[in-house]
Amino acid sequence: MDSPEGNRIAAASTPTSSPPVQESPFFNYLSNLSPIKSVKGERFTQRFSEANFPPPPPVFASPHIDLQRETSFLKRDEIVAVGSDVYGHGDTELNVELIPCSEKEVQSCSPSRCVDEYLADLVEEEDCTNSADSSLKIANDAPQALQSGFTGQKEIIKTRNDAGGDKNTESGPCVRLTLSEQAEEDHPGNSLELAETAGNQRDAERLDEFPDVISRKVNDIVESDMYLDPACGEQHCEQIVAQIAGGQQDEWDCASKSFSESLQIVEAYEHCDESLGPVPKGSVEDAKQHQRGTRRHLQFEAAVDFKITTNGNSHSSCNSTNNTVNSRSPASLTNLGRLVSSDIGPRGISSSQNLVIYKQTVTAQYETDAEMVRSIQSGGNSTISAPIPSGIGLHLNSIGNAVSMGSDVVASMESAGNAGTQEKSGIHNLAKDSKSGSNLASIPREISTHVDDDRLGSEAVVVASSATFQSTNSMKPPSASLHSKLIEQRATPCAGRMSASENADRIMLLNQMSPKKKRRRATHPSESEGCKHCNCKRSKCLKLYCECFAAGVYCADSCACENCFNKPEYEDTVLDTRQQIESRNPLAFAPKVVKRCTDSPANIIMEDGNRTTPSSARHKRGCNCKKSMCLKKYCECYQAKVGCSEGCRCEGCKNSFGTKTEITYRRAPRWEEPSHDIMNPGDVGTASIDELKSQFPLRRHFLSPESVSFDQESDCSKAGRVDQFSPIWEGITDISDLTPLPHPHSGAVASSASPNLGDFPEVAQAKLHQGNSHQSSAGSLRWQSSPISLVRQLCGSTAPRVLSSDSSLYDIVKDDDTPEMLKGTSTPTKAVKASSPNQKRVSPPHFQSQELRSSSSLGLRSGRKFILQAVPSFPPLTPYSNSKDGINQIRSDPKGSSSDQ
DNA sequence: GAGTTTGAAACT
DNA sequence: CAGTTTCAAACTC
Repeated sequence: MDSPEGNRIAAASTPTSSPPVQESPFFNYLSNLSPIKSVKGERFTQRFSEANFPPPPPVFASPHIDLQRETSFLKRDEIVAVGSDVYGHGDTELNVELIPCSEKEVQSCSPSRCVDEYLADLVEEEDCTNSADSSLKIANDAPQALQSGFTGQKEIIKTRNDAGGDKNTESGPCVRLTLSEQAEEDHPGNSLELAETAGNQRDAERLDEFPDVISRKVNDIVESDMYLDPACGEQHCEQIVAQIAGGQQDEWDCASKSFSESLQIVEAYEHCDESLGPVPKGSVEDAKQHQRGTRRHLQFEAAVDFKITTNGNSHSSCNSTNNTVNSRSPASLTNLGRLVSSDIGPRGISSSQNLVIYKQTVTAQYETDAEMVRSIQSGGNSTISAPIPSGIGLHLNSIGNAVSMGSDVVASMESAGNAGTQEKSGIHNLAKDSKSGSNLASIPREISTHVDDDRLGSEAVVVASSATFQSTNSMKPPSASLHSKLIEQRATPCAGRMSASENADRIMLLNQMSPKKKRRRATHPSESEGCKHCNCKRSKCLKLYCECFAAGVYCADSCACENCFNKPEYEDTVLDTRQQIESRNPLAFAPKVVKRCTDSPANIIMEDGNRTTPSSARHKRGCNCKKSMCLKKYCECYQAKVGCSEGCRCEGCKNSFGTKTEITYRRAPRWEEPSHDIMNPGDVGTASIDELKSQFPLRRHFLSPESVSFDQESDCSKAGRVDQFSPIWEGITDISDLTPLPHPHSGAVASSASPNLGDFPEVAQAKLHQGNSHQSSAGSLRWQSSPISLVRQLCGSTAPRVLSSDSSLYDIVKDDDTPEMLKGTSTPTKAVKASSPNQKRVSPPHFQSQELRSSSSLGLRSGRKFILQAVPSFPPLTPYSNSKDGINQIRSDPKGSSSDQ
């Protein structure tokens, strides 16, 4: 501990900042320890040191960490300036109290990283590529500085120090405290790792002196293996990252030593470890990685998507490998450099990026993901991904967290939630960072100003922080009740996760936030995307009555709900509830409307040519309208802009998008054929042909990740027969359309899905390597994520964990019905029950169950296999239901899987 | 903005 | 499985 701190301090002092530190004995000691301190290394070291300092409860999980990371980055600058002072725990605490805002910023920032981490983790689990990505990410963080030049890093550090000097007194310390606390809580073990890394950091410091060397290494790694061979690249990346990070951290963190940094470092390690494999860390890291992996899987979806989009957008060069790769290692050389810089000297660069992101998000809150990506690109790198987490804030995220750590997820969730509150602080931090880091400083300021100016700004910030719209949800400024809730939460175990400072910050933020924003959805574009702006009064937003909850998204500030528990803070509750609901109806969270391939015959059929705009889509269960004649939004079909189908039990249907009679006629014949192809008649049994058809098509879609995300049509064309309903597919498209998630980033949102997506893209990319799986980006939605997960599974990668988060993937699967099959591969009945809320549709899963089961090993027979794979994946993720088993159990239990079995 | 209508979700 | 209740969105005024 001491040594690291000392190193940090020394580094900080050496570089520029923290003259006081130099004077301090610590400084001397540190200087002795590490003559050369690179900013890069500092981070990690500091983090570690921080972790070491307070060994609080390991409650927190990645989310906080992520936030912290970013914050730590920001803080680093500050910390650097603060230097030795930071070490004083009491000081840090005080600071924290003083400046809760920083935490917010941190959180906001963290999300991106979290996303990255998640991605990395997921990747690791799934594939080496993931690790590579993570490494890349890390690299991205650091590389920028490296590429820019050591000078650049140093400059950044200096700037940070300078800025930090200003900031340190204010937010820096506070942030540190929170971060450190969280880090400690979340990663007690990490502290050790951090300590180890700190040693590396020292080495890294040397690297600082030789930034060129580092940059070269990074580039080499990236070029050589990172992209191509994730596995190989992972280790290298890890090492490199560790070195770089260590060096940077030394410089950066030495001064700061903030706990937050330690957290960040931990995260970085995690990333590195996950992706690359923890160099210094031991089994602990592995365990963490696993957990994180699960978590990340959840968040992954969003993160991955986000990353993918970002990477793809940001880095044409990086694109070469794959989107997934890019996400991980955006890294074309330049990208790598960026990444490295970000990782190594994340604060500077990352902060800048984050700032940029925030700005964009704030200004263009809802601007497309592409914008986000751009901003990220412009800003820097993956770190920007932070916003994604917000999206991740979705239940899916929570799920992932729950699975992995629960705490981590919660932390992320909280962070997301906090982000809202923290927005300002986060912004400030960002601004600070930006100052230190780059030109971006002005940007952050702008953001902060925006935020300050408007509460909306806070919201926007939240959104931005979340990057995903969902994030906004999580962030949603709770009403007064919410504030109270938050407070309560703090008191609650979840609160334990969060540092007191964070809680306070949250509270403050919440207070700041307008409690009720609105009722109707979509006041903000982001809302439309992710947040549904529910207005629940009695359901606590823990029932399907709540649109947000049903969509797998955390309620946002914009929501006018009361006694809302659909918040990151209550991840556990949300997850539990979700599981319960899913147990009752596996498809409960599946998209209600599945798009059909427009091209597909079904679509054609559906439409009379009139309104079938989405002709291809249909409602999973079908509506049950009695009085609205399916001409009002009361009708889910109409609301989804899809024609009624056989599954509908509506009376007097006049759905302008297609009446069920028409649809049924047309569809039935066509579907039958496809259904036969795909399914076993027996399986189909209960399910209507249409249903089955719809389900299968989706599966197919899943097969090709790309198709999943975007190629509905292609899929349809492929599925052709099936197309009508490939629920999955539809779900995806629908989700994008219907759900708020549409934005790629939102993938985060879809938190639930996002993680999956992340996984998926990675997997797909890595394995399939398709390279781009922007789809995932496109699929930012949670649901998409699920498809992604499916894809992953298909790829053979592990999907399960992600799914466990279940919500997204699980839902998707459900939608398809295939999931049920998959889940219950053994228990189609379950699927049926679950799927058939209306009683009409659900059975489909049965038919495939056999195939799926058999195919599960494979991959695929088209979609089915994928589905099966995907199904299992879900269970693992969800803490409650153990991956496969859990899902199966859930499904079977509620639905009496016994029927089949 | 308040009240009513509607249909899904939840419950029995 | 069916019926009822609860709930929140959609709608109307």
